[in-house]
Amino acid sequence: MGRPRGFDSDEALDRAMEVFWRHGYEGATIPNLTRAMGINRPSLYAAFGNKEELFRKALDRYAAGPTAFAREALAEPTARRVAESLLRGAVRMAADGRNPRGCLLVHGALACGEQAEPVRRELAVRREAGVSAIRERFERAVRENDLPAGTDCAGLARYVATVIYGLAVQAASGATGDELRRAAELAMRVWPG
Amino acid sequence: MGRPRGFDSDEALDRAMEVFWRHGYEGATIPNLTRAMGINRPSLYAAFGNKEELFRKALDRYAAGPTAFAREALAEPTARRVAESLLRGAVRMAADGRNPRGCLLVHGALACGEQAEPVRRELAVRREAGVSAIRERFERAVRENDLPAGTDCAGLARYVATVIYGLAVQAASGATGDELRRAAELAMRVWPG
DNA sequence: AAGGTTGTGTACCGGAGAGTACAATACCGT
DNA sequence: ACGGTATTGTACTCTCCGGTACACAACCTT
Repeated sequence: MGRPRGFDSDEALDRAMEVFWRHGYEGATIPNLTRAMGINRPSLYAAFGNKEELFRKALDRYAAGPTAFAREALAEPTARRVAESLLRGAVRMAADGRNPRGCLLVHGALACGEQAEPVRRELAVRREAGVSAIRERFERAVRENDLPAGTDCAGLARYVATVIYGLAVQAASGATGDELRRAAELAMRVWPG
Repeated sequence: MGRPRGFDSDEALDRAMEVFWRHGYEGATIPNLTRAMGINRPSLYAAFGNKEELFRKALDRYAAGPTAFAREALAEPTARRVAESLLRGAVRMAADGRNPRGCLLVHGALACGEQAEPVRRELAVRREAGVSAIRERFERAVRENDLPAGTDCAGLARYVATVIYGLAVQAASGATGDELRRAAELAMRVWPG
């Protein structure tokens, strides 16, 4: 009961995600957010708590939306195809004109003031979780004799993540989709075998 | 004539550089800066103009100091050694405990609010200048028959820069020096020949 | 139709940020 | 020693940020 909400919560969250993506956590102001979300201040606080909670919810939405390709990529049958899918997906997302350039996990708060420190740490944790997921997938590949025994799975996962996040930085510098694609293609030449 | 300055300008700039490096342009506050520089507000403005000018001067100092290795790397005799030196230098800098983690050109302002937009653009320009310098070095290598004719120098340069900046992100996530080193070593396996 | 409940709009608060006025201070040249 | 000059320290301004109080509006239940 009570007055019903005048906006769709998920749509508003998508808009918020985009603002954070484009301006980073600190660079995104509440007026920025409310304008993009089409709601006013008290509605934002009532629906999402505060700026930091809103950001975390936007992160979850980011994981479920623009970076859903990563989960699919990890399900590919071979390690090589996992890596290819990850890089291809990263390039496609970075080059997609509908999104802000780059990756929210990188642009959100690489460096920040004291206040945003919890957010920075959260992003670091999420990035590291990605590296771990890739490493575990490669370890499975070793067990399946898809990758040679003795492969440095941690190193390989770190390398793949390095290229992915590096591509996000390049996208932020204004590199074209084609340039990113060529760099990603080169990156795959590392592949053993 | 007049009262002499009570601090060394270059030393103060080094401290400012470190603060910007650690907290980014927006995250670094004037009180942060003055405290680290050991001077007070009006001295900062008198000596360096304003926050943005101070940042640009810190960038110049960054180019001359912590990233001086890049210039030396470009002077290596072969393209392969150029790439190796660049990656090795990037890892060494990122892992050096005396510095903040990562790279000022990346951490300074990947994404930001409206006010800092000129700074973000400046950083993007400087990063792209680095890519161009690497590309030109590789093009020279092709002319010298050091790299095979028809080599995609732009792609190769983009790739090397991608790895370097990706390493900066990894460092910000807390990756150890050893992890970075292994990733960089893998990255060199791309090398033709 | 009336009351309770929840969202909305305006207008506000405390605090922190960048930048500056002004008086006091320390040095130089004479 | 003394006056001119540039730096320093304190205290201030102005703006904008995140967050909230409070009155009003819209809906559901009975």
